[in-house]
Amino acid sequence: MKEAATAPTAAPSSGRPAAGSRRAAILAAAGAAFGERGYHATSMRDLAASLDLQGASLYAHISAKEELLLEIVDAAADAFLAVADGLDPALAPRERLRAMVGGHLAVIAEKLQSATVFFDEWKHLSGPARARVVEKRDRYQAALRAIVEEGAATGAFLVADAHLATLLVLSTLNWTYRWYDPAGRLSLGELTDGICAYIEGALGAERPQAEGAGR
Amino acid sequence: MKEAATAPTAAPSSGRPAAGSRRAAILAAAGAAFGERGYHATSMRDLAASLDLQGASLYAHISAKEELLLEIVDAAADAFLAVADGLDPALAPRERLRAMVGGHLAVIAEKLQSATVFFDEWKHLSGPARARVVEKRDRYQAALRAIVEEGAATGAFLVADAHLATLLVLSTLNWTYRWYDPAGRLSLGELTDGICAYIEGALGAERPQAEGAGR
DNA sequence: CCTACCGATCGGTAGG
DNA sequence: CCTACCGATCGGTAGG
Repeated sequence: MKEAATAPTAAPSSGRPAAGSRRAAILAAAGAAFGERGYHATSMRDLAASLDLQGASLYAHISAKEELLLEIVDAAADAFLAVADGLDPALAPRERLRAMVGGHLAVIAEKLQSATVFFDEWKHLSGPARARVVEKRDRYQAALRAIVEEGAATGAFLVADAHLATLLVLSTLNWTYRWYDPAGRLSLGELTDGICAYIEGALGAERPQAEGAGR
Repeated sequence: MKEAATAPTAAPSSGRPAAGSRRAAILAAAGAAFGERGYHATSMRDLAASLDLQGASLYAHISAKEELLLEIVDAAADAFLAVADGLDPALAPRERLRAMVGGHLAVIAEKLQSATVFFDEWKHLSGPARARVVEKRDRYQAALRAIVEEGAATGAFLVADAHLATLLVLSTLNWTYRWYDPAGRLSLGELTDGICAYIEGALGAERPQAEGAGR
């Protein structure tokens, strides 16, 4: 999701930043700090200092530290869910899987810090906030499972246990945030192709050879 | 009756717990607490309370909170390394991979809390302790990579990029601590078989069919 | 292993 | 967005 393009027209030189822009900056700084050092290892004063503010000044824009965590985690959960919800149901399982893998990796690559907070810090959310996030994660998993099961039913995939296969595909995908490096040897596209090939092999999808039947 | 009954009489040395047993109990409680709530979210008083002690009493057995974290993380790292070091170099790549996968999953299953702390809390170690753990993790990765590369060389595996394949196998394995349930539907053995099949497929190992050459 | 206590720091509020 | 400040809690020490 793009930021409201900081228009080169008017406004900026008048000094007054856009309404929510300070808040957005706080969220961005929190995402970076929580992702790198962890939620509880980041104090509100640490966070404020990274924005050249006093600790107490943050509370002009937010109401509590956990509010920051919740917004970061929730936005990441929504980004993943948007991938699942955007799948074309008309596609065959293999192509739908490929779209989901590509979308998943794109979220991790483009929102690496938020994704890290999502995966590692969600457990520090309390009560209802946490439950809501778990529910979104479960919906995402269900979407992947539907693909795996359809592929198993049509013979596109050879899986003995769709539930286990789903967990393993998620495992393959989820851990990538721990080693993905935007400046790495492989581009995101190359990485995505390699991961798709790995997962398709794991699911027993026939290797892309010249098979007679077309689609 | 048992708790405050610190016998006013001279305590019989027969009732005295073994030298390091209190320390071991503290480590076990720390592993559980750090794994469930996280290192920084667990206070020394929380930890002490779970052992029916006062916070300050812990320091009769340890010198600092981080010492607990280091010992837990280091022991888990050593458990993983023991798997890599225990591999029979005479085995073929596929069998060596199978042994490593089985050993990896056994560590996670048998030391689930320690493994969780290892994966999620190691980043809170400072300086040299952290560097030592990273080095062990890298040695483990190198051991897996050697298997993948040998398999690629002999044709046992069909992988285009051994480094990427290594990272993906590790991803598949590492995330399991997030969903492994000792009371789950599948036994550890069934899980291991399923994960081996998944990874072998992913690496393009020929499916176990009746091929001429036997063993 | 306890009581008593330390300085530091935490998240957050009051009031401009 | 600042200064000033709050009560709570932190990791850890002293001394028995």
